[in-house]
Amino acid sequence: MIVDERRSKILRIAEECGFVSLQRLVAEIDASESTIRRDLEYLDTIGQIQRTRGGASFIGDSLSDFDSRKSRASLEKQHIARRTADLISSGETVLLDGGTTTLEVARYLTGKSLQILTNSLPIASLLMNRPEVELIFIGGYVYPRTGVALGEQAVEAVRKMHASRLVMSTGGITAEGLFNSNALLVDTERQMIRAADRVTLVADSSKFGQRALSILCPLTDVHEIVTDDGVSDEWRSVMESAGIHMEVVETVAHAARVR
Amino acid sequence: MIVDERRSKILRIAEECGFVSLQRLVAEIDASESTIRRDLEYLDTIGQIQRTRGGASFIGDSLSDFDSRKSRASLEKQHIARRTADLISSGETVLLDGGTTTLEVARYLTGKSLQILTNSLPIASLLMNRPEVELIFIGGYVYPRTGVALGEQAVEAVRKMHASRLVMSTGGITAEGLFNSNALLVDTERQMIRAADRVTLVADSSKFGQRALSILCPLTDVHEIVTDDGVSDEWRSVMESAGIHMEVVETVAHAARVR
DNA sequence: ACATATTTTGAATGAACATGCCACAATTAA
DNA sequence: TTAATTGTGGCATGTTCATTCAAAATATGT
Repeated sequence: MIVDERRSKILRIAEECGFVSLQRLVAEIDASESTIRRDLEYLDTIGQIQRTRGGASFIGDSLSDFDSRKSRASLEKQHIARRTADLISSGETVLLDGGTTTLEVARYLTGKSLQILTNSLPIASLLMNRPEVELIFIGGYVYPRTGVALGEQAVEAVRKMHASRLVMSTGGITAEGLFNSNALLVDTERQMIRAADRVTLVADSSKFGQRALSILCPLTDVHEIVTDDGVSDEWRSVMESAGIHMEVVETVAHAARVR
Repeated sequence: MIVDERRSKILRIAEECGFVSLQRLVAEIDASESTIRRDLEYLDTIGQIQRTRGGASFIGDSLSDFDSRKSRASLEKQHIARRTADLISSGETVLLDGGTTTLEVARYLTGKSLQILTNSLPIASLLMNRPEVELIFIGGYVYPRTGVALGEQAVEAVRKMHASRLVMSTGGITAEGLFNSNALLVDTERQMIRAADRVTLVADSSKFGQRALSILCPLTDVHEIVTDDGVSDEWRSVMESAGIHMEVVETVAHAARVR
């Protein structure tokens, strides 16, 4: 067998699971153990694989890694996030609330020079290394799991801030207004609403009609809602009659086009 | 089974709940108890878990894959960090400065119920999911790359805080005091020193004799220094005559024992 | 085509490493 | 205290590794 042919075969096998044992390669390839060893050594020096005892692990975007990266947020949330990011233009000062959807928004904010204010640790970690964004973190008591800073300190910090836009998420929306389950969270978000000129709500269609423990704000505080096309026409007209601009992204069409 | 495969399996299991008993690992993995013990010992030396009696707790980063886990911070820093963590007892309120060594300290703070105040995004992200620590983040302008919050907001936030201990790093130490290169950083750290009852400095031995742009504080502000045994006797006596307790960890002996 | 270098390959060797087992020390619980 | 659990170190055994060497394949020069 040709040398390169054998080596690319090794790479193919290694790529499958991200790791191969030397024994498996010997079994699958018609060459002696010594030869495979030498091949592995070579592939290691040119950086294609990483040699380990008893085998080698594949370097680069292996399939399993790629899959796990893809499955982060639901498709709707990603579409909503992308549209929301499109609404934001360079030079803005954006207040970013915590939440999975807002985190997605942060992902899509590439290439725009922005000033970002946030109380979400995951968002801050994500934007930390982007030179084009000036990041200001809102400190406070960090709520476990979600990683958002809340409490009096956070409220105080927000009080001294001003932003051109707030991108926030919510627990539920009804005609009465927005809801959220956590009292501390509500306090912080209320202050955020006061600090921003324009309030953009990101919420997938399942949130409409949902209530939660504490009411956050009336609908009149919200300027626009970005949601997916699962939202009913009734809710749409309720929102629009409250003076809210509805930005609806098509998820089914998008999904069909992607596959 | 291949060595690395088994070890990464152990890490996966450990990561799930933050802690695994040795017995559970023996039950779930097809290897003898001795082997698992040795694996735990290895994973402990590379700083991914912390060995405890009857099991181990996970202290690595959740994101990285096994190969990149092998090389993290230098061994000296890990030893310094471990010793520093040992100095901290349950119930304390600890102010944690930014920096690679302090990040390592945070990793080793397992099982202690603490209140942690920090301005470092990496540290906060690490401690976010630890239910036993109450985390308070110090907000402000997030300095790129390092991910520490600085500026007037940070200084203001620290001014209102009080901690039983500050664990801080530095750019350099001479008889004149501590140095750091960044003016913003110095402002924040000065305020941190004021806010804490006891100042613990973590610094590997290469920092002694180093100067940097701005002086941070005199030696009298520091209560104890944790460093490695590369520090010369001269520096040691200089520090001790300034009333500083020197905590010196042995790195060479440790390293020799591992190999 | 032939003889001669060069490279590649496969097998063999001892060293290094990993493993499982056991005895015994240390620690914890009763 | 005793009993039970967990940790430590030694040792025999099996694997894996790096090195070496000769045979085979390939390339090169005449």
